[in-house]
Formats: sequence, structure tokens, C-alpha cells
Amino acid sequence: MANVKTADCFQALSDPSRREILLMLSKEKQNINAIADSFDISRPAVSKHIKVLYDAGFITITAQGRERYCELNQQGFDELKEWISFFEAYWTKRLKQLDTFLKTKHAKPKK
Amino acid sequence: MANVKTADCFQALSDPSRREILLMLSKEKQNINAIADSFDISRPAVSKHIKVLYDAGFITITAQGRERYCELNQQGFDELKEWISFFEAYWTKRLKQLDTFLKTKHAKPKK
DNA sequence: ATATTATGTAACTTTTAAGTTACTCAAATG
DNA sequence: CATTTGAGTAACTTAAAAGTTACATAATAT
Repeated sequence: MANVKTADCFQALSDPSRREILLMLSKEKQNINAIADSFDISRPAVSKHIKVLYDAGFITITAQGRERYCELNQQGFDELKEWISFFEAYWTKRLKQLDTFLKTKHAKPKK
Repeated sequence: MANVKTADCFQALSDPSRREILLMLSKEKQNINAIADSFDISRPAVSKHIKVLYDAGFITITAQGRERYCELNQQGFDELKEWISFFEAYWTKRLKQLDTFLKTKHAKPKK
């Protein structure tokens, strides 16, 4: 049952610290303590954020001895992209409507 | 000072009701009460959600008499897309690394 | 003009999220 | 093997979101 998303990706991204963590991980793989060092909040608080990001499919965690290295995971990002792409259809439709409007109602400008 | 985003788009999307509202608006323009009728929560609660979505740039509101019609606004969605596209670079980099690895270390498969 | 309808907002409560400290445990290290 | 280090978690506090009811106001309808 590894790598199964159990949390909401939108909820996961609503916290600025979590987005910051993702940004850090886009630069390099890091273990929990290294991540925590970059924040003002306590290590356990960071630990919780990591769990949320993991549960939402934004990171993978690999144990190396007692250290746990975090890396970005495409899954969460994909889910987000999918959501957005649903709305792309809306904008496409809107553009088509505008186009039709311009062609039928304003085919001949009054000048 | 119209249409200036004052709230965080991620925070706005973290609530399921608000995402549901966006989904409804992708089907048709609706006024506040019409939206509220589709939800179990009270009308003022919906009113607040609408405000959050507006502040985050996800919808526009047009008054028609005493009614206020809500429509999707591209701005919020664009902000989200921009955020995601930043991370696209990460995956591109990862792919390139993998490619290089395969070419240099495994140019000749052992079989 | 009165009644009704669409909406906003203030004041408050409830729920949820985020943070903290204190403790635990297992892996590394002297 | 005693100590240090990296990390998880439980119990609790604090802070922020989400919801409610009650009230206000302006536009429409009767």
C-alpha cells in the first residue's frame, strides 16, 4: 500500500510553509532535519508538514539509515494539473462564444 | 481598485465547497442565492466563500439590480498554472539526468 | 407605501489546523 | 556500551476557518 494518496492536494498546498518545502526540494533532496533548519517553526511541526505533503502525493520519502530523505513526487502535481485542465475547457468555450458573437453580430462594422 | 487579488489562491482552493462552486460556475453564470441553494450550508456561509473566491481572483461579480452574478475569472487559474509550471522545470531536469545516466553508465547492457 | 427578495455583515460558536513541549526509539559514533 | 543524532508521536495550546443566527439595506414587486 505504498504511495497511495490519502490527503487532499489542495489542502496540502494551502499552507505557505508546505509550499516553501516543495520549493526547497525542487533544488535538492533533503532529510527532515535539514528542512527543519530552514524554518523558524519547530522540528516536529516540520515533520507534520512533511507527512501532509507525503499523504497528498507531493513527495516521496526514502530512509537511509536513520535519515529520511524527501524528494518531489509527480503524483500530487499531476492531480493539480488535471484539475486545472478541466477548467481549460471553460475558457476554450468562452473564446469560441466570443468568436461567434463577433462574427455574427459585428460582421460589418458600422463605419 | 477593481479586480486586484488580495487573497491566496491556494488557500481559496483548500475548501471543497469553494471548489464545488467553481465547478458549478464552469457550467453557468449564477447569482449568490442560486449558488447557495445547491449547498447544505447557510446562505451567509456561501456568501463568504464567494468573497474568498473573488479576493483570490477566481471569479468576477457583476451586479444586475439587486442580484450579483458570479462568473469564472482566469486570473486565479493562471496564478495556479504559473506555480505548477515552475515545477515543470524540475521534472524536465530529472528526465535529463536519467537520460544521461542511462547513456553513460549503461550504454552497453550486460547481456 | 408596503412587502418581498437578494444580498452583506457583525457577533458569536464550533471545528480544524498549526504549533509547542516532552517523550520515545532506533541508528550511528566515540 | 554510553552518547549523540534523526526522527515520530502523543498531549496539549493557540490560532484561524467555517459555520450560524440575527440584523441591515437596497432593489423589485404588489
